[in-house]
Amino acid sequence: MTSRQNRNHRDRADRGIPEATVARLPVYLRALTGLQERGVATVSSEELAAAAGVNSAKLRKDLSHLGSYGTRGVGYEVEYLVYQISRELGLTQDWVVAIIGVGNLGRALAGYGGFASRGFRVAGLLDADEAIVGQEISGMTVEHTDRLEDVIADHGVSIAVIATPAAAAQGVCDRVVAAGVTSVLNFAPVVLSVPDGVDVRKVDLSIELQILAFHEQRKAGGPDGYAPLETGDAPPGATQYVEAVEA
Amino acid sequence: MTSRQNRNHRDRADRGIPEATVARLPVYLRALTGLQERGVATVSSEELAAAAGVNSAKLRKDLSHLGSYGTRGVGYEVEYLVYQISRELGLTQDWVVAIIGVGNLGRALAGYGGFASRGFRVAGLLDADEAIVGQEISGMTVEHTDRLEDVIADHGVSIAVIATPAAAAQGVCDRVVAAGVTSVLNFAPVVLSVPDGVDVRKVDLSIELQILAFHEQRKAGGPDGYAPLETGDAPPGATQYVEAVEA
DNA sequence: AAGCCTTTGTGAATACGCGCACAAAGTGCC
DNA sequence: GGCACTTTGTGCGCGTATTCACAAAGGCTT
Repeated sequence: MTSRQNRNHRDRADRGIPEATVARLPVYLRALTGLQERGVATVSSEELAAAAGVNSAKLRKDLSHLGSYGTRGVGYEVEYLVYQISRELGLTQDWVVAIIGVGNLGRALAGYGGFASRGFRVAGLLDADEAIVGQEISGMTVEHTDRLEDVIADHGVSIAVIATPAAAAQGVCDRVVAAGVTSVLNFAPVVLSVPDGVDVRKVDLSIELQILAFHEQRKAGGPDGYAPLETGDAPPGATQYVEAVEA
Repeated sequence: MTSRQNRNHRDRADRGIPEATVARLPVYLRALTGLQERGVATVSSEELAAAAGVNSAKLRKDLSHLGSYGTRGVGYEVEYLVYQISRELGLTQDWVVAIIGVGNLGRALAGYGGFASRGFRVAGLLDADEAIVGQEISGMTVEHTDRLEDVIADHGVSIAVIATPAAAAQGVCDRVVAAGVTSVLNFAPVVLSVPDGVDVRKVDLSIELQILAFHEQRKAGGPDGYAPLETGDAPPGATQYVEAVEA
């Protein structure tokens, strides 16, 4: 993925949280808010790790990057940890989001509850199709992509969500970047190129299915009836990326 | 304890393709089909790597896991490579998919063209809501989740896509697994637990946004400006909120 | 207040992924 | 046929991620 500037050296005052850790923090956060709703006040790394589907040592190391927020012999205070993680992730402030491309997927995103509840405010829906412009979706009126720059400037959009067809994605991306947006979430099945300093994350539905198909094929006996080569072992690809918490 | 430690040692005779490589193969495949449509017959690792947005050495190493399919001094034959990657990913056969949960997202998935074009055939749409059951969506009639096991058996579903609300996801997952499905693509914001041998991949829209927010905050002066955790010992109640950066 | 028990935080070992750089291998020109 | 040029395939070193295992730290009981 298009990485930010390479921070070669990392001083000991280490503000640099490993990327892998950052990617897990939202998972912890969700598990914690779940516990919070159930009235749980404190939680051990073991319990939280189970809820998040990770190894407990990894969880502790991840949290240690934020600081020392646990109490030995007791665990972590749920509310406090929720606050610390939220703050580290930047969720204590609101982020203004624009969604470009209001097809099936864009519509689903516009109505997705998980955004608003985490401080992401959808401030604009835009589409190039005149038939869609003007429609009311999730309480918002779809605007024409001609107004893209205006919408970004007027609402202070800092994150652009691209849900256009593949062919349009790079063009839209160039425009939002030119308009000052430095974070892009891309659903279009293309590799976007962006200048340094701009973050792009990609979500690709068909890629996920293809990865599943790979493992499924392997379980079924390998490519074109090719027999699996690991002899007498457990299934090679069994639950590698998502841990089975318990059988 | 389950037998999971035996995926450690991995020989080269082993068909064990690194997970990171598997995740990139679909990207290469897409780039290649794009070239194919434009009539390109051969491509160098440098060109293909650029199209896929990766380092060329990485591309070559990835492809070397599949076998030696390039010609030194020339490059790779596009058509041949398309076939080899497709075959490795298991795309030379059809995969039968069921989508459970036909809300906004499920609807978008049902109509997503990227599935059918890669050999993924959606054989069933299911929902628990009586108001949705019976509706015609993308040429299919939504069935009631009561019929989940029947649909899986009748159509030979091998991949389940879960797009239900979070609360329903684990229950649905248990049922599809009990019905023999061993690959699950989960869009619900929960950590699913499954027995060994079942693969789960998760797509979480709000997590992606949260990761972007983290980096965005950092760009806005987070890491250098103030120190998020040096003085971060204020109790949760003490409203020590981060000032909103820029308008 | 001393000792026991629980749980954190982290050093150390291991595994993994990335990218440089180069020898090997093939093409095509002369 | 030989030579120069191009591009693959990979050995190697480096940094990151993961996991184990344990000492330090805090609470609780007696």
